[in-house]
Amino acid sequence: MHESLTIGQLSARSGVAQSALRYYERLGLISAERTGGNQRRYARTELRRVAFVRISQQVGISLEEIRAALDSLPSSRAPSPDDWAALSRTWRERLDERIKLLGKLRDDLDGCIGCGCLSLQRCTLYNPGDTLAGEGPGARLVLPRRDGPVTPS
Amino acid sequence: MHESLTIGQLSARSGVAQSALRYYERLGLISAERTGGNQRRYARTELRRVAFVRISQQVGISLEEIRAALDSLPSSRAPSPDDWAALSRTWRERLDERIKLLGKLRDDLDGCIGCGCLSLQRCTLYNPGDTLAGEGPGARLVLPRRDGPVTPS
DNA sequence: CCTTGAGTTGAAGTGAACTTCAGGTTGCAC
DNA sequence: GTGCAACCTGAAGTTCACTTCAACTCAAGG
Repeated sequence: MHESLTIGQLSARSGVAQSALRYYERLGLISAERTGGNQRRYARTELRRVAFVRISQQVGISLEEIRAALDSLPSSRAPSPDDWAALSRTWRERLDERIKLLGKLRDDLDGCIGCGCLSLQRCTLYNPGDTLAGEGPGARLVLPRRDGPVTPS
Repeated sequence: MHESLTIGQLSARSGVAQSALRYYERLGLISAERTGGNQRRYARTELRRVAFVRISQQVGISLEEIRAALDSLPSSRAPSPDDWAALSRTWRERLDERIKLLGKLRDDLDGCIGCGCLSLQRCTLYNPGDTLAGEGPGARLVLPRRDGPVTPS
């Protein structure tokens, strides 16, 4: 019980639904050993991976990008705190960019509230050019969906 | 040519694809008169509505919520700048909240980079409780998708 | 009149991130 | 050894915000 976690335990501890965990596994974000009876047993280090995934999602990173980032972790040795720190640092920039963008939006919105214009031409508000374009459809919200540690059924 | 806009013109001026404009109409976000030959003719005021929609999306509001907001505009008289300003102000709070949340995420991320922990238990980072929970699946990214004034075909 | 570009429709497809479901298997406590 | 919660799988469904498609009509210039 100290060695590894069942999917139910990992779900409870991480607050991520079991179905999501299986989904993450299919995408190669996390992995698990199997028991003789084919049930998943997660190493405790997977908790950290799940945490990283959820945090990254809040930064606005897609699962595919997260997978790529996680792939850059050393696979030979167990990732050290420094490895995680380095990985997290790469999101820092994205987060800053996003915050700056929203700040600009707020300022512009204030300006527009002042004049009530909402003019597409004059406002810097509506300027599709300089956004860090989230490619294609399906880029996701910064906020996590609320699903909690549901153990359905 | 000064009275009303065709869908092509509205698309060009707003930077929103024609298909999206028709979609918005189905959702009740915008509306149009029709010519004898059943073609849409948009009043110039629709430009402002489209602007409001896109700006609101950047704030992270769903189309359904935007529709509800637009429905609160006076339908008898033409919406005044003040009406638009009031409407925009309601998003201000959301935007602030979102910015604050991301700021917190950044600070926490810095803290975690420091210690490399990414601990679900200790970090304030991973705290599903206090988010302004984007209900259900499908809440969307703050960033607009880049589609530009495409006039396909 | 004819062509051509712009417009129309409803239905179906897309992509991300999941969830749900049906039907079956495991693990553990009693 | 039996009962039952917890687990397994693949396939299909869901939501949002669109886009794409096919098949058609309209408007305007030559």
